[in-house]
Amino acid sequence: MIKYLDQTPVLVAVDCIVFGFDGQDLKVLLIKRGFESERDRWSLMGGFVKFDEDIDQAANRVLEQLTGLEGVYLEQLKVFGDPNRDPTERTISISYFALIDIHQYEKQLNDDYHAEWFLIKDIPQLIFDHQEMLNKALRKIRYKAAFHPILFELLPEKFTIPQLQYLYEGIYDSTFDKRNFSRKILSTKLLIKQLEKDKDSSKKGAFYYTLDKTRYIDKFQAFLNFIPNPESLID
Amino acid sequence: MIKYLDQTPVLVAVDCIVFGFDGQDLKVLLIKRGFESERDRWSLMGGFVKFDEDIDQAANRVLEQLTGLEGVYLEQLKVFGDPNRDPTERTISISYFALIDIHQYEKQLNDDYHAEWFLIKDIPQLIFDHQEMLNKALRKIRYKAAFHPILFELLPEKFTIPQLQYLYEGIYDSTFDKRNFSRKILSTKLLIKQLEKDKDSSKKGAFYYTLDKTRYIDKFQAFLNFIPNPESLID
DNA sequence: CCAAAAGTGTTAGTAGTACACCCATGA
DNA sequence: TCATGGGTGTACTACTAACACTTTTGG
Repeated sequence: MIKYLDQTPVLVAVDCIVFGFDGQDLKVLLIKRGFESERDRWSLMGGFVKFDEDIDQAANRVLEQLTGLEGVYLEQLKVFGDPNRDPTERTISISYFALIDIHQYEKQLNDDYHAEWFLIKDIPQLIFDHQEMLNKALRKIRYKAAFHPILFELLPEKFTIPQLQYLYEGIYDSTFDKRNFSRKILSTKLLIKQLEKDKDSSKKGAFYYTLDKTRYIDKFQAFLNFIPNPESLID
Repeated sequence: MIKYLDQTPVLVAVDCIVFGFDGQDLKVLLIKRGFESERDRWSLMGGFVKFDEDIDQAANRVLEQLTGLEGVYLEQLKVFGDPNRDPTERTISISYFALIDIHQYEKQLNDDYHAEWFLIKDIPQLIFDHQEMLNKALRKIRYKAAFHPILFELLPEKFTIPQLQYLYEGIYDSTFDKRNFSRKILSTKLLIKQLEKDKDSSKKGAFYYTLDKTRYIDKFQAFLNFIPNPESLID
């Protein structure tokens, strides 16, 4: 068996940036690192790729081991490969971002895994280049959500249009006209109106909608420009 | 010094997909692999990341060593990490794509480096998962070029609007109305009209234009939707 | 003088934006 | 009954798409 001689192997890690939306704010999930070096400092969900493991698999496994999350939206973001990014040992890291419905997992995450949600404006000091990864992920989400319906991944199965609008406004740190917003969203034909109303946030109540999964998959690439100036987005 | 114990390091490679446009067709640069295994089979420009080297650096170095290309547009694409992708040894590969002006390098590439240009429709059998990388890079270019002026990287410093249109038509395998195309392009204010004309492709001659570099940088994120249905694009 | 490609303007339709009032209900 | 948030329609503007003729000039 031929081998590549004279090549130095390096450690390969994956780091997952997990986003959630609590109905008010976009949040990021962090844990206290469980091993040396930098044990007990705040960190993204990270781990090493095993010898016999595909990279996407590794990301899913690490995420599951550290948070119990399975089958969530997970997308490869970028490789971070500065030779000095981890002073312990040369390690390159392949970053992924995940979008989840925060309420579906909130309790499990806190009780079983001691993971904690942080406001974007309120992130503690992170290890290595994790803050840079987070920034990159945020920009990517803003970019992608302008053309693809990924933000639905952050919402529960049933949601109202005002909730959805609130989410978009949070992501783009801006406000939209509710008449235009609702027309735009409904014109995608991606939403199915339910009979039931959410009465929590108003007296009149807002109708629940669910995602039309079939159309969601079909139309994933075809979505509307939600933001006034897509120019400002950086991939 | 703490080290990460019990973690298996793997080899990390970079592979560069180099695109060029000859005025007629989009082409891809390939070389015959210079080492075992798979020596002498057609391959993308690949090499291993050195122990002390940043990933982007590695991609630039490998590209330069194999083709002499320096300072060209080079963007990270995706990590390919199937454990069996390279049967020789577990290697993950970080793919990059480059866009260059084919004529500026054509001679050098053939004479000094024995690299060859291939039509997209006419790619020979490639090693490992290089065909998959190429497909991914093509989709990415189509996606990105719909919103960002990256295709100018494929043209010489001076080019005509019909040339540019021909390029876009090639990339999107479709045709555009020349009146609308020219209006759209000129409305970006990215082009500076020259006094000189290109008389090669017509008797009347077409005016040369150059890119306004300052505006190009400023407007890189703000470009027009060139294709009729961006839906069809997959990131 | 004619073939071949360059260059240019107008109109109609569509999509986006701005804007204000009524509705339902719990307290 | 009133305060709160939900829901809807219309007019204007801007962009996009469709379309045809004139210009230049080398052979």
